[in-house]
Amino acid sequence: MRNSETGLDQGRIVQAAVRFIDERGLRELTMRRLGAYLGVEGMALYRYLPGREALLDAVVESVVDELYGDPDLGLEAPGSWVDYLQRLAHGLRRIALAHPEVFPLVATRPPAAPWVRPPLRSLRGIESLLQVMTSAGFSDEDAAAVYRAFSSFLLGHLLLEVSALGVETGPVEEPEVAPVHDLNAYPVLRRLEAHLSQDHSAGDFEEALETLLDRIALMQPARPRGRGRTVPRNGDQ
Amino acid sequence: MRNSETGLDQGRIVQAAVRFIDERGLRELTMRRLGAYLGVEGMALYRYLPGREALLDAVVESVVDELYGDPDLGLEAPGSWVDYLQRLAHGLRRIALAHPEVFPLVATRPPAAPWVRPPLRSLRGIESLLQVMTSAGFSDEDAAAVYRAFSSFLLGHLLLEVSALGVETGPVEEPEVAPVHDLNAYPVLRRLEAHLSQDHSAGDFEEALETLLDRIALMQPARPRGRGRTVPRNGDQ
DNA sequence: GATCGCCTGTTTATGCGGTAAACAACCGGG
DNA sequence: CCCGGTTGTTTACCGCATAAACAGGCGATC
Repeated sequence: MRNSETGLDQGRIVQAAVRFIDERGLRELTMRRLGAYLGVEGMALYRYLPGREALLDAVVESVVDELYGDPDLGLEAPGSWVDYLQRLAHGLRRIALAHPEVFPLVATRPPAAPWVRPPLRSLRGIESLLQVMTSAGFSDEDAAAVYRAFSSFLLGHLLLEVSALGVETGPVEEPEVAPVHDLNAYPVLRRLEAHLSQDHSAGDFEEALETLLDRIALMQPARPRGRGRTVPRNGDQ
Repeated sequence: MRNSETGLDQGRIVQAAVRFIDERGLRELTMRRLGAYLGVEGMALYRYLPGREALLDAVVESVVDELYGDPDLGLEAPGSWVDYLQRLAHGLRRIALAHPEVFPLVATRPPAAPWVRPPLRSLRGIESLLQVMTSAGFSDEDAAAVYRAFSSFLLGHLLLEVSALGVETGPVEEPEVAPVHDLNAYPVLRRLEAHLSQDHSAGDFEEALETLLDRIALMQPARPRGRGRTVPRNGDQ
């Protein structure tokens, strides 16, 4: 088959969609435009995808899967659960920052397993986290609680960080005559403008992550010797 | 003016939009449909709003403002900062749960003050939080940090909780032949299904909130009336 | 090698959505 | 009684998602 360079193909389309969103923003993405972006006629995409929604789902999945496809991350052979969660958090953060326009979709799209609460996509990811936690000696209940706490932590931080990013890079297309917003009505806000506009995301993220990990460590019953948090750093493998 | 019962009016429209979204979901909201919902002809809405985006902005603002309009909440006369943050968190949670379909908009819409990082809407809310924290003796920097931590906490928790809600209430319109998703490929997930699908949101929220508040309390240098290093180092300004 | 059917992308067509512009009905004041 | 303005309606346009009919080419079969 001559798919090597010329032909379409679901993977190619989804990849193009991700690049398209990264470059021109989610709201610019249109079946026709994505078609044009691929040198093809819009309707052609329907040969490979049932519709726009499916495309977006595939985009989310593709982006999330960057996590597990990346061998550098070593998610497949984590040292300890702390190590695992740290890699996971940093990995997802890297992805979120790499695709700020895509990331909100992850939080918005209806989940693959509706009964999982909180429902995120990527069953693979959930499975793997639960696997790691229970193997580390956490009870089923605690593992589920960790999943919940961890997802909500990541979602909150990354969504906010990404939304700030989107503002920096900015809607290029909006001149916005009056962003002056009557700041004088909000004195404290104005006084703290300098502090508030400063970007602490990386540090804040790190700190909150550490706090969460400490909190998780507290629930561990101490099954496989003390390999919980007390061990300062490094991973054994 | 006979606006009392018959006529349109921006407030009426926005309120209707909120109810509409609550009842039929965000994706169902259309200018024409909202018009019909109001017994009017779609285009009529443009007399009161510049366009759809503006409508959504107004919807977000309206919903967030429920917080500050509610005297029961006592946000205007809080006891202590802890008290304030608790009321704020619970109030926002109540709103989020009351309008699960609207809430994601709050997180998604471009912010009113782009330079505030993380950027939420409702300058009034930000101002008020900062006001409370600095009055309680927190440094400007710490107040800003509290704002950041608090927003990200709320955003994460509430988005997830609300998204779970949306799933329960469920897309009524989707038969979805095969939600069976090859669960057998994910053994741990399957084993923990019971734990994961259990709804711990209220408890989790409470617990995480308490943890956050404790963490914030740690950074407080001194009580407002107490002396000591209320001004640790500062300098500029 | 000629024929046939499928795989791929294209064309055409439908209905809906946002929104601009022209329009009509109604109102209260001269 | 007329008149300009306010409010809602009609008409119109264009872009979108998507269904359906279509065309060209390629590989398999005879």
